[in-house]
Amino acid sequence: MILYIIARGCEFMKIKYELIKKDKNTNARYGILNTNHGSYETPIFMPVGTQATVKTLSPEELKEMNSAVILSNTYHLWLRPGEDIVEKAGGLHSFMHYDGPILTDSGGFQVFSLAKNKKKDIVEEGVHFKSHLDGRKLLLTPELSIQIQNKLDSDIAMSFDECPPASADYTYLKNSVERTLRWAKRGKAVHQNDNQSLFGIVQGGAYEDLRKFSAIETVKMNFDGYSIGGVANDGESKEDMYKAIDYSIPYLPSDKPRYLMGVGEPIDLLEGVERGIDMFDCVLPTRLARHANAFTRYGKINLRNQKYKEDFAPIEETCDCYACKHYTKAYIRHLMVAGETFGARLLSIHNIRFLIHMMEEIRASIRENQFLEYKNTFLKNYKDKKND
RNA sequence: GGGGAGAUAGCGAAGUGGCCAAACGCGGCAGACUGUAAAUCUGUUCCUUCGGGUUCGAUGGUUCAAAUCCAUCUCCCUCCA
Repeated sequence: MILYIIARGCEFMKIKYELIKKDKNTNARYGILNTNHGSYETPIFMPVGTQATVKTLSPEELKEMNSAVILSNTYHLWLRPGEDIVEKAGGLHSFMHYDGPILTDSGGFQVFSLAKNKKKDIVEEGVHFKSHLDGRKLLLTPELSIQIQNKLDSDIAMSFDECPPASADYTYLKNSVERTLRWAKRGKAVHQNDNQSLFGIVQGGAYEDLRKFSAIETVKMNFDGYSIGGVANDGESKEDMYKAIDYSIPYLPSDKPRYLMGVGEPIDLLEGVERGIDMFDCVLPTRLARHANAFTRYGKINLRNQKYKEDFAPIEETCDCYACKHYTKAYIRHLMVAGETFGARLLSIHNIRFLIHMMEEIRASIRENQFLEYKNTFLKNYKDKKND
């Protein structure tokens, strides 16, 4: 059963999280996230639309999948088309014709992946790096990131944090965490948009004391929500990801949403929810789609594989998505092999709907104190090499 | 009828005596992908019981050694009549 919450208009200026129910056996929690663009149940999965579009999909299609919040990106929109263009268009919602909530990432992840091998480019002021579009030298600072997000007018903005490499040692991480705290403070100081919420980001790798310190200090700044970052973007192990969550969650207030950044493998969604996460985002469903992979209850499948050549059944008989209602594996395989965009669209629809449907089931299970049963049943069916 | 050019792995195409089981591209097969520099990247692609075996239009020859040189044949393209 899906509980639909009617949007409450514009009475909210910032987002507001209501904790409705906490699971008896785990830290999993069910709540409502009230935004200026509607109210939504959590835990939630947020599809990624980096360049003001969830690749290959229209806003109407996202709605049909019961998608709520989507992500967009400060870095990309800053470089192209430029935040002033988006502002002139009336903000990101108007520009991209999406009337649901939008969260913008700060650009931290992009900038650090561009500056990855040059630590000297990360300075107190911000990060020096080269544009991936034309190579020109740029400087992104905590203030600039927030100012750009103000203009984009997303519902939720993210603080500009440092995404340290997975190989970073304790000393590096300690300095990095402290710098991220200073950056969070600087960004918050220039945040001007009363209709936009601002999240702080907890860092600290897989070190308990660093996560604790980062969480406590970030919470002191009183953000509208808290993210756990640095867990899934540089080859970090799952163990470290789970540790990072476990070490952070105890210090985050229960009346604010908790967002685990960049995580979207079904198994990780379950592990995250169990530990008390409310929000997830990930490029995986759309990227895997473009690479011909589909999520199923039994694990990922690669639709390019020859064995689907004459498979005239849908990806999943039980799936309610547009792709599964109307198309066969053989047809989608043909489209992917032929390089037709429609194949990537159908798989994106399926994969996003798969994760959103999974979150619907997770929410229902939490409400019924059945989360662990749900998780165990799911894992029993879902075969993943990385989980064996 | 006369002149010229050519035949290489599924396809296209390098290679013109040994380092060639044969570059490269395409196609095929598989893998990776977690706050999207990603409709991308990686591996593999004659057979094999992994020792080896059989290949470069066909046959015969030269040589220690031939996809590479010689002879004949077959097929294909092209120009002139």
